[in-house]
Amino acid sequence: MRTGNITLVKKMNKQLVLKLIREKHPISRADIAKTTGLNKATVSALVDELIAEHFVHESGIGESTGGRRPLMLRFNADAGSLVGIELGVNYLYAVLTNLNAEIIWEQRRSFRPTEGQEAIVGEMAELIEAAIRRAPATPYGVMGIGIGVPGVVHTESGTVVFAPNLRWGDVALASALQKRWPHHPIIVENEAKLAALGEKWFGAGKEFAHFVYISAGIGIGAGVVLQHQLYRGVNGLAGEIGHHTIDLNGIRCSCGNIGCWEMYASEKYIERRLAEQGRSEWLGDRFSVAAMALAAESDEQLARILEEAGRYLGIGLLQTVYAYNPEAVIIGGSLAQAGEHVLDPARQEVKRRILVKKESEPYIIPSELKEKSCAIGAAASVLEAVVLPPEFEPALPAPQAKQG
Amino acid sequence: MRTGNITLVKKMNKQLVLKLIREKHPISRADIAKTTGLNKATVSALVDELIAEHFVHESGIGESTGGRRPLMLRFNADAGSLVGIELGVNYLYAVLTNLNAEIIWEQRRSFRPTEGQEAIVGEMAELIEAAIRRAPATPYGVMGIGIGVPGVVHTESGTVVFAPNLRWGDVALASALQKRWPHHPIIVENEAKLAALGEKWFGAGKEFAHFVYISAGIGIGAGVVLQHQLYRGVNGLAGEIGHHTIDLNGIRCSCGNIGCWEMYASEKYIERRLAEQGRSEWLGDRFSVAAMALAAESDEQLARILEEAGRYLGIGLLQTVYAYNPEAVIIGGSLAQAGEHVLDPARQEVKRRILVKKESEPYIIPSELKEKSCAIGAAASVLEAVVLPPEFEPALPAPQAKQG
DNA sequence: GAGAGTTAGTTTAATATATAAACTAATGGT
DNA sequence: ACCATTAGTTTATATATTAAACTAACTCTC
Repeated sequence: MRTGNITLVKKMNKQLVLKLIREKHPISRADIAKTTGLNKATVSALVDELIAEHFVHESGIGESTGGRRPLMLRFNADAGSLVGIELGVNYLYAVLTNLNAEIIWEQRRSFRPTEGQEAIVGEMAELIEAAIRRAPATPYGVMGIGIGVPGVVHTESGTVVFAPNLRWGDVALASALQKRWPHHPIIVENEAKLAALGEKWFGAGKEFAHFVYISAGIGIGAGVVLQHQLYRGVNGLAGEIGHHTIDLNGIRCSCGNIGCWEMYASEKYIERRLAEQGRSEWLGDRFSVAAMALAAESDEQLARILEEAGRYLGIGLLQTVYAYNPEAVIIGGSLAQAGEHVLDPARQEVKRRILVKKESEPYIIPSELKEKSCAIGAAASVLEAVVLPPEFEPALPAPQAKQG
Repeated sequence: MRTGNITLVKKMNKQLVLKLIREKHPISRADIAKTTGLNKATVSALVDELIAEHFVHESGIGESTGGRRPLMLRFNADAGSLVGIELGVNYLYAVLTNLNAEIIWEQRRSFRPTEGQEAIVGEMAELIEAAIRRAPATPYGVMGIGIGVPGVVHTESGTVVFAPNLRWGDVALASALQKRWPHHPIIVENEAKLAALGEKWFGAGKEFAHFVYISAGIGIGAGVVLQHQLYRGVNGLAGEIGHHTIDLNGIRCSCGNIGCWEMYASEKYIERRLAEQGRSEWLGDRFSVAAMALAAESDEQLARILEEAGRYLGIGLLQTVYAYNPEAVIIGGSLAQAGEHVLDPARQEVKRRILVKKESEPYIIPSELKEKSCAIGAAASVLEAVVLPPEFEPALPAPQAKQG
């Protein structure tokens, strides 16, 4: 039960000030007081503490607006480092970043999809080891390790509950790694959810309170951000909307169900259509949505396939609108490499089918962090867990009473 | 921007104490201190204020547990009254309740679906007038008026944006009524969303932090409660999941789209099947899901139709699980009158198709408030807006760091 | 049935924090 | 040179929670 007490108030205000500095720096104490409504004295006290904690530093003197010149404050992105790992179906991608998610070091490794679970965890540990070795000397050092996996995760225990494409079930990933790094916070989370966090903190989601990140690659996953917070549901299943049925009498999905969205708006669909149309030169090792998008400029058949996938994408996006009614939908994953070839038909399909007029249509925009969304999001999850918790976001607005 | 200050802390704690008393009464000051963690002195001070405000009263002396006997506290449901209105497609239903949603007075009126918008609003005003006249003498009197409408609503302005079955578009309902009752808060909200609020406060949703209320009647609407709060999305479109496409090549829906869920798991489906199978004796004025459910006990064909609708209901519920991953789904609306005839096949369908094992399956349970969900929810919306705002609910849990 | 121990609730003093107002510092404009 | 203005600090005050001491009322046991 969250009881209020005076230290809670201080925590809230300190977080508020730190977030404002991070977003609006360089900014003066006086500006912070004005925009937050906090008293100047309060702001000064909080800023002094943040400076002592190395999260903020004074960066020089700003321009006068008719009086004394302000001391400008900046977020200290070099207070510590973050490690982010993306576990793909056949690769590992690791980044080491500062607190602005600026990449200091990165490495990508492939593995055979047939490799065993222990071997993969071992390779992941090596990457983490390598990342930590590269970490620069900072006040806090490496503040934690975030790991994105393509499956359903139990975050409290850091367990991968079910990752069909890896053929993993109930793998206690965090525990395994925690043995080696007992003093580092380790976060294990679904790949799309972390990518959503990445876009929220450092990408296309910065401006939105409610948005959905769609990871359209081999399958479709989603990360749902509501009221500036990642929404997981009771078991972390929220956002598994790739398995929404869109065609009752359609194609069987690997999940056992029939007509799942991800059979129509993912790589799987494109591959199927390429095969059907005898375009096997694009299949296997040579499969690349990015290359297809280029070739589609002068290849009507390829353009058509991408457009179809885009239409199907739009049909599913409509459901996203009805379910979450977000301000924006951010499209990531390999399908996003096709750019407007899929985004434009998707937008048209939403516009054509939507129940109520324009204002309800979300912005449908491409990911900004591209193939780095997940790894950067993994790093961001550490930032959020350790430095900038979202717990004091204002609550959802209650049903409004109109009153005279 | 929500800045913390000392009065905020007090508000939070006072709300917490009031909510606890409401839920757990009779309860002593000492118990409140124990369960909330607040200091006994703090609790006493807050309770004294709540008593002075008539929201709480001492209800006598409890049993000793080995020492001084406690003074028991109770929520004072008679501090004021609430008016709740349900606007149906061809009827109006009004309730006057106390703060426990106990009905003091109620009235139901039918109108021709052809009646004009002004006439309907006029009838609604008459009902409100009648309700207010019946309100007992209480400290606060009638605390506000809640109105549920079958359509999309802009709550800030109290405008009905789009109500297809009423053929309303952009009706400034709150403003119209506000002229007559300038000093009463008036809340206009979607019918399913209010019903969800009703179940949350007084029905099957009491125990759940995350649940979805499904209103399956002529069409399908939903009210989504996440983290104890109604989720509306940016334009109040969140929960319009009746228009999720489940059959790409299916039947055209009144919304213009094809294969919407509500064409398969609502009255519309049952009527279509009855017609197809030549069972027109159940159509028109004699249509009644409740009566059909009774007859289905000895009529295989009717039982089959209900079962089919239940299966389709389940297919859509699966999407609800993937979208929101709630603890429970509460089924209301006329379809719920068929009870286990539809709920059981719906549960089976979810179980059969779901991606990950048991724990992710929500409870699928019938509404407790039945046909009163919406009107009671409308009353509850006033309670929530005026007396017990949800704004201090603890934030969603952030991605958890497992740490040594 | 008296006293010890226990639980309920109040009073009092201490503490933490935000705020308002007064103050110092620094600057631009006239 | 001086005044008005803006930035930031210091000081005094108000509000709320808390811990601890206290009063009240009860049960249990010998």
